[in-house]
Amino acid sequence: MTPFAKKVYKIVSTIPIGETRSYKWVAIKAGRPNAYRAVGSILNKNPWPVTIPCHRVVKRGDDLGGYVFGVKKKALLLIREREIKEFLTARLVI
DNA sequence: ATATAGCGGATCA
DNA sequence: TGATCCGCTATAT
Repeated sequence: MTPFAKKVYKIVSTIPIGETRSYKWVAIKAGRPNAYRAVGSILNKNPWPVTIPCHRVVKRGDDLGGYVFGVKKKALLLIREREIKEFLTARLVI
């Protein structure tokens, strides 16, 4: 566990539900704009596969990139997160 | 210490 | 779109 990895995990876990960021974005936030490849490397072998929302980190644009459990699951997860976000956002009116 | 792989990204044809 | 290089970390040898 390197300091860079720690930063990556922290940053990734701050990404809001239903939103996505690019690997490059994370790399920049982690202080290594050119280490975007490393971000994937780290996320791939992350110690907390479910706790860390690595599915919110995408390649770029509409390209999801890769995912341990398959890109399809990644896409589904993102869709579900968008749904649950609406659910959580809904106001409860008396 | 060196080599290789990996959930990326940019460039070139 | 496909081929190719770049750059960084983790892991294997």
